[in-house]
Amino acid sequence: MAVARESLGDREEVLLVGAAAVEDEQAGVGVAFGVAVDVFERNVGHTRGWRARRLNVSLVARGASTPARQRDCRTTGLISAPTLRRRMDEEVPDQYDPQAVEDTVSAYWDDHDAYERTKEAHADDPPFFFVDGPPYTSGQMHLGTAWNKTLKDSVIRRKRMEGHQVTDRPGYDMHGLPIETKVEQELGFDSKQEIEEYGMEKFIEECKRFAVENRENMDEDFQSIGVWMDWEDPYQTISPEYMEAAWWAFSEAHGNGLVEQGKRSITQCPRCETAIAKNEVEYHQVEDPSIYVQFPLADREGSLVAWTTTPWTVPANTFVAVDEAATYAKVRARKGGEEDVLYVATDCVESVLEKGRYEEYEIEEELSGEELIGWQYDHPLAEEVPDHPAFDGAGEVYHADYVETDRTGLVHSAPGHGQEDFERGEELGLEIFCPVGSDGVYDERAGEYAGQFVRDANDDIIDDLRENGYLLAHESYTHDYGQCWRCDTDIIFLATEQWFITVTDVKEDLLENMEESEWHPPEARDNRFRNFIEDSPDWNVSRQRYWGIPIPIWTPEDSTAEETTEDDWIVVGTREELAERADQDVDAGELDLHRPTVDDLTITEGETTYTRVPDVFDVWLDSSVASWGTLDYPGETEAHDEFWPADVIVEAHDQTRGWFWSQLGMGTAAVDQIPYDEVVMHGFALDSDGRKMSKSLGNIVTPHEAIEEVGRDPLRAYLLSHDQHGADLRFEWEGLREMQSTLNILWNVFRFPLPYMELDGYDPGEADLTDGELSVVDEWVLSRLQTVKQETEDAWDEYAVHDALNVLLDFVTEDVSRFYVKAIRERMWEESDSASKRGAYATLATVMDEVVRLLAPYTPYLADRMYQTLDGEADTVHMLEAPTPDDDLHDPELERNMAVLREVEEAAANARQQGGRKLRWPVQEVVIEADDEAVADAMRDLEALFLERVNAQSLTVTDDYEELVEIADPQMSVIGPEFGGDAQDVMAAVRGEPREAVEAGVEVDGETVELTDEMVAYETEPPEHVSGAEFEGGSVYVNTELTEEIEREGYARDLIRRVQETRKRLELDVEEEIRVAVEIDDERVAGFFDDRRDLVADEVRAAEFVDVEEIDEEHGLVEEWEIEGVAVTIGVEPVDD
RNA sequence: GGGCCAAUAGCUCAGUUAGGUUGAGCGCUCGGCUGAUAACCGGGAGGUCCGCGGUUCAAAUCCGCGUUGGCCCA
Repeated sequence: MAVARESLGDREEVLLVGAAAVEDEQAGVGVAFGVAVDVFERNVGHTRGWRARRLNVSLVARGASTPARQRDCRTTGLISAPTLRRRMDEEVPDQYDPQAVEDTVSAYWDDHDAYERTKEAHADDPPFFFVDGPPYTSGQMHLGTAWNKTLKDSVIRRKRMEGHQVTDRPGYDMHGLPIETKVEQELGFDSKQEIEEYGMEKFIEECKRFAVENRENMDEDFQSIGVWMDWEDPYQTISPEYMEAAWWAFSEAHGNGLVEQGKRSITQCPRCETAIAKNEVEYHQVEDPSIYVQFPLADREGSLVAWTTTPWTVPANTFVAVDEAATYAKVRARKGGEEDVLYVATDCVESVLEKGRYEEYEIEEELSGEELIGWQYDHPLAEEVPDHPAFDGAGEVYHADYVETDRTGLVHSAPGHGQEDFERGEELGLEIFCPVGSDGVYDERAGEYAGQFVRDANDDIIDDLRENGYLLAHESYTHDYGQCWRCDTDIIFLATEQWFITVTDVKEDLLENMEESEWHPPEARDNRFRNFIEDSPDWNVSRQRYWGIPIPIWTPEDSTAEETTEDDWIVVGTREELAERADQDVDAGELDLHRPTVDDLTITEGETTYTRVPDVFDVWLDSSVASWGTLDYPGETEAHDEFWPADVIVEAHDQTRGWFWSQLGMGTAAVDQIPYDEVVMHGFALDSDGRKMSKSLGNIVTPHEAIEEVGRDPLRAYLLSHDQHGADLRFEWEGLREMQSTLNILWNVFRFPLPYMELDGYDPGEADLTDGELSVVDEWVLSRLQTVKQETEDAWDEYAVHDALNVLLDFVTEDVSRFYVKAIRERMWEESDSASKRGAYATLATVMDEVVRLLAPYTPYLADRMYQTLDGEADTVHMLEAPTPDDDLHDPELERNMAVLREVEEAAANARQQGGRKLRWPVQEVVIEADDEAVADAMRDLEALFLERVNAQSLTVTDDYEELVEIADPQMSVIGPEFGGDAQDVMAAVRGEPREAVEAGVEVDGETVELTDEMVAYETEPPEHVSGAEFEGGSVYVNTELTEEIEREGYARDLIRRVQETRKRLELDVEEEIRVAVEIDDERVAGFFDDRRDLVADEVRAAEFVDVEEIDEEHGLVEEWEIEGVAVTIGVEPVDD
């Protein structure tokens, strides 16, 4: 035997190298060589000093492959057994250290291609089509996106384990105005003009660079929380294949007659010079003018009064709206010697006249709104705006639903601007007049105001109205007004030429298709989603911008929108089609579909040359085609035919009106189908007060911070333990730490049996429940395991991911750690091989194996770490199948009985505490008074286990505990009047006496007093030395009276405990022998100890007992203790060899 | 301003589908255990079930009106 010693800084390793001859039962005699490595590791600065750990035994005893022979090897004292697979080549530390686990496992996954192996393992399974909702590439992962991707990852992992080939292509949304504005900021641009000057192509290149850089950062972010998706090949909305998917869908929608060009009032950002989506509008308080404008009546005296906060829309005034059902007043009013006749709603008369500072007024007449309809008026800016709407039907009063009788009851309506005005104007067949360009500047038709930015023209318009005598009042008004979310410019409403998918034409189909999807939670579909579909307007898909998918419409050159119809457009569906039809020489495979490349392509058919509409798609259209875009359809058809539609999509509730909607809209328009079968709709991550995380509130918690604090697995488990069906998550640091400590309990359960298994050469990966003896707790925990599997399976079926996790964690902490492990500890300590120990090993190994597999989708690092130590047969736990319930091991009755036992045990502990008897001291008897047979049966069945757990010598189960004593409680309200001056004495004589004594008659002043039933109430109490406690289903009574036998046992146990404590303080090895000195300051107790010396010696590995003086305090320790009030001195020192 | 959702112990959440004495975990506190030990177990305290009104023998639960917060839309 050779010994090598090597110093490694603050670590010192001692290598014991030896060889042992081992008999090979099957192949005759062989020789096994082995290496046992013990590492003595000095933890610098650690109070415990030197500490022995056993490391890396996997090299040991190669050739000694059966447990029996491994045991032989061990007994030679040279080498230990190679039982535990140590693929990760790491010891199992005392404390769960998430960072260490995650680093080890990450490296392991890389080295072993764990992800690829996992996918290969399920390559032939039935398909499961998951579609990733693409995050926008404008920033980094925040807590909400981390939650989203973690949930998706857990679903993907679980579906694989359930036996599916799961698509896992992540996606990114990479086009759109947000990126354009970021790039504009980088380049210091302020308008579209500057972009044109800089060059569209270069600008688009910059946008692409920006998007790709962000994507790469986000790739890393998502991988850093253990998301196993195909990061080598994400779908990107900027790829030609993906853009083609959008073209294809749009052309299908066109084929279905659902594409339309038309004027619509849209929300326009005058700076970005494009329409922006409603959900891109943010609202902030602004101060606007508030003016009351008079519209002079053409055929009668007086004027209509209307209120507006947008004077700049007055040039485009086309009609005035009233509520036909409301009542209006004709008011004659005077101020400064002048007289006006005004029409306003009756309800508004007072306030309007006050605003106009009229001195006096009278109501001359009341009319219904209906009577006003058809009245003509003159435009109040007729001179300033010569081209004002004066066509047939303009300058007239109409009814409109949007009128409310709050300001004046009449509404200035400009269909060229306001959305409601526009819709009503269309209905009325009025021409749409909008003298404003996309940059918010008036054009020639605005007359005097031409060339001014609309909001800047407000003052001039107000002045002109005043001069014309049509300004009744002018104030200011603070209200919420929309701004562009990227550049904060106030939006304006304009009627412009846009392209639409007319989803309103297929509303019924949308609703029907919606019904085909199953939502978690279901209410989200039936309330919020349905409402939105019912109210949704046509989808404006055009944007007058650069960084987007070009709209694939070619229209006849030099013709205006009014001159063409649907039949005159060419809508191109694929790159190939474009290559075929384009006038230019184009290679479909090489073609980048972005602007400006496609802008230059023309199509000539017959005599007509067609040019492309310069717009790009609304970025919401991009992601709406993700379900086939992710499969590269229509370029590739095979995957689409196999997978489509999506089995499930997973997003937060903001996507109800986002991606959940856009996919339904596009799916219905293009193929009349909803692109997904199931939806998991989760919530938002809020701060601990339930407020949204935002820069301005300074309450942002990043996933990175959380990982620094507790690690990735605890963060993931924390996020997934909360309701995943629509509810928001309040982020709490405390809760996060709690999750870490819960996982630490699991870690403790995991590592607890390892040293014993290792000593015994037991391989948990080969656990066999039929080898060894199963006790009732083994059977119970195995049955609980079946229940847990069933419950988690049911939860997963509903995507109740959180329920499955919580059921599992409860099982681990409540059942396995707090009950099962406690119950089997002593079996683990047995030194020799036994059927009972093997049964416990097999049970715990089975439980851990399945727990680890159930947990794998949630905490992938931790699960693989444990798997590799416990089994390690497969490359990774994630390629394995999810465990399923086994009816043979399921025993619901045993579970019920054990639940009773645990209730009773808890009550017994309570009773013990009341009786002042700690668990270490046995009790003579426990009596259970059961309310029903089920409880009694359960306790009789589990008697042995119960006695062991409550440390009792006997158990009695009864339905009536006769030893209870009834104690008298004198009723003074009755005794007082009856006995007068003697009442106090009677009370004293009665109080606390048992019923028999009272009923026999009590003695007061030498006389026997008879008491009636009314005078005394009785309470039952346990007899002396017995304390009771109740549980659901009965009461438990514990007799804590001492006997000599119990005292012997109790003192011995207390001594043992303290010696063990001392051993621990000395940091002695578990197997190290000691000398023990005990001095007891009480003869009787010393006698008890003498009777139990052998027991104590055995339990603490004492080689001999010595006097306290003989303990060498250099190596040993002498301390004073107190046991049940008796002073005891205990000394311990290791036996030197 | 409108639609949808939420509010229960100091904190995180069950319980609301079908009205019948509000529960758990964490934290606090007192105790126990001690070859899982920087772990673990038990007892206890702790509640205006957001507020007001209604239906009902009975409401955390059903209805109405509010308050606060979230998402979406104006």
